Amino acid sequence: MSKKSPVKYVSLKDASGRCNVFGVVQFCKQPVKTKGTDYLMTISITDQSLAAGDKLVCLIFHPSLEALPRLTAGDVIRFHRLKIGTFNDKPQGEAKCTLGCSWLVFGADTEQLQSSSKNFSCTDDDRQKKDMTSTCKELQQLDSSFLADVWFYDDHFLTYLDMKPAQFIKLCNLHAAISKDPDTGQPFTNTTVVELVIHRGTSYGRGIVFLSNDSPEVQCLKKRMKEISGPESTDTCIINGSEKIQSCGDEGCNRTTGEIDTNIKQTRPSAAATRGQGEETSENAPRPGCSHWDNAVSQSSPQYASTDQNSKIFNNENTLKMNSLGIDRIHSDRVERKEMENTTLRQGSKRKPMATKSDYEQVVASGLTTQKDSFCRDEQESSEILPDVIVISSGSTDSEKHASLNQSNSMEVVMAEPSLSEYGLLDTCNSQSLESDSNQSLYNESIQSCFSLPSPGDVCMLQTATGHRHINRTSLREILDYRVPYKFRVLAWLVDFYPNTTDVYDFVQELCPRCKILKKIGREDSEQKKRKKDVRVVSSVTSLAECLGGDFGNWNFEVELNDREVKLCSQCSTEEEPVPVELTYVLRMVLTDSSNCFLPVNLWQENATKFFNGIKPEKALEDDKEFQNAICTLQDCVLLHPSKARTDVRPLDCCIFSYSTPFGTNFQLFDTILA
DNA sequence: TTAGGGTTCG
Repeated sequence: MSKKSPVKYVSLKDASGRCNVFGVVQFCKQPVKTKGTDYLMTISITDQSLAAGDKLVCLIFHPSLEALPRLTAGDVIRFHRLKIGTFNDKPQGEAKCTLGCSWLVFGADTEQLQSSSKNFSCTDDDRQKKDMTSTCKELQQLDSSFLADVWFYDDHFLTYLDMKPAQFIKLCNLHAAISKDPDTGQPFTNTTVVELVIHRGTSYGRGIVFLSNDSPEVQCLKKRMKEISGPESTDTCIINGSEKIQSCGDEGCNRTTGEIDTNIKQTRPSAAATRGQGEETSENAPRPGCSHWDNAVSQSSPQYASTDQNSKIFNNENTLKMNSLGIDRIHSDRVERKEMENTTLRQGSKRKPMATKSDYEQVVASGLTTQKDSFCRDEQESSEILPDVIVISSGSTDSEKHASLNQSNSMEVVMAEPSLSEYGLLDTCNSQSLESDSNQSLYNESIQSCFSLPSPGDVCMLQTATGHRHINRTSLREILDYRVPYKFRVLAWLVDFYPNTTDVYDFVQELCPRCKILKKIGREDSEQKKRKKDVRVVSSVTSLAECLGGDFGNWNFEVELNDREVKLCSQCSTEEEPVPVELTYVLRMVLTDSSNCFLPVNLWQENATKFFNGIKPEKALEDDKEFQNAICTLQDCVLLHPSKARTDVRPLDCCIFSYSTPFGTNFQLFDTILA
């Protein structure tokens, strides 16, 4: 009797005609009764030969429902004599016992095999199974080495609010896609970011399901996690693949709430993206699921996500409150990267002296138009705060900076960390009520809550940074320590803003784009201009000189340009080149976050217009209805208002860039919209 | 024969 030749298997990539294959079950649909004689089960399988996400769809037919395999994702299935056809120009497997096809299932969680026939061989298949399951495991390990953010939209956000730390959930129809640059529509070139999204609605079974700890799915998941993590899994958890933190034992954890571990090791680039490399153990640090996890991760030093070409990272933010993983900052390509000469800001907040109460009041009150002279200090005072900062846009040339200096168009920026009591006096408009006993407890509560991590409900932001969702957030404290210039994304609360009025004329000023002179405009001036009839009509800026002929005596001459009044800068305009001034919003905000820092940020020109939902200052002056709505929204975001419960105030998801000036570092908001 | 992992895109 001749020995049976071994069964030859082909990879799924090479599967064609009738062949024998192994595959890891990726998806399986419940069997359905066809209009014909059979039941149909649709599955997709994959193996190492296929790229991530690729699969072979297989249809398993059988007249008996019970005779179909019971599959779950992760099982390994072996097909003999699988017929490979095509459907929609894609290969498709067809398994019909009537055509001689047979299948054998190796369950991921059971040693018991399922087979379409009573007589089946398994000797060689065992090795194949081993290979397959190890491949499957490898894939699982790859995925498990990251903590990933998940974005919940619309109705799913309400479900998200009910989530509790350490709760097991099932995300149905989670959409994974490579994030694309909203400007170009193309994937980011420096860093490939996968975003995980539960889109709105419930089509395709989309949703979040809460699982009980003793449910079979959770038991299975725990078992898999244990397998993947190895024998250490009982007392360690993997953070970003580079850190292992000793468990606090969850239920048996003896750490007290609020106890903060600051020893979590900071890992510089590449390590964060290198799985299983350079593990660091932090004694006593909690693990996810423990009530102390949030505090611990919020206070830990950041890791830096790899920005190597083609490296793959998952975005980590506050969505699941595990934002310890990485800071991936946007490098400013508009501003030359250089170290700041004046290192006051970068010396770290601990080395900076506290600001005084009056300092801080003036930070808020000074505004962008504060003249240098009006806020000068003697030498002793100056040594305790940062020097004056002149407002220069990042695109300014040296000569422009010089011109700006000569115009004394300076402003005051104080980078400070006031104590709580000092902080309490920030709200100058409500100083009386702040001092009252009835409001004190609420006020103190607000103070305390602003130094803790946001609760899930709080991370729903009314304001959102646009187009930079893939950028991990940075704390304000870290911003102060980082080199200049740089861009950051932050989650912060609005402490106050200036001007603290609702009058659009307080927000809009004339700005010369050349010398950066800002000039307030009065309501009366504006109305007078409207009535002014003695204007000349020209068609473009370049034709202004021509229009004006030899009359250069008054460069503040106002002309009408495309039905709009134009005013020329008297300092910068020349015969050859008139420089019209432009209208801009000018405002300043003071932000704070859980890192216990306060950061004044400025806003003007296009960034300010964008912030106000694209309402141009010209339009706001004409009809300020929309602008008033925006200001109301802004007022609603002010953190420290005694009349507000903490939950009323939403943080701002905003983008900030830093830049050097001759006197220090300044910050501006960009790509942030007041929603 | 039957029916057929594809869609959401903030």
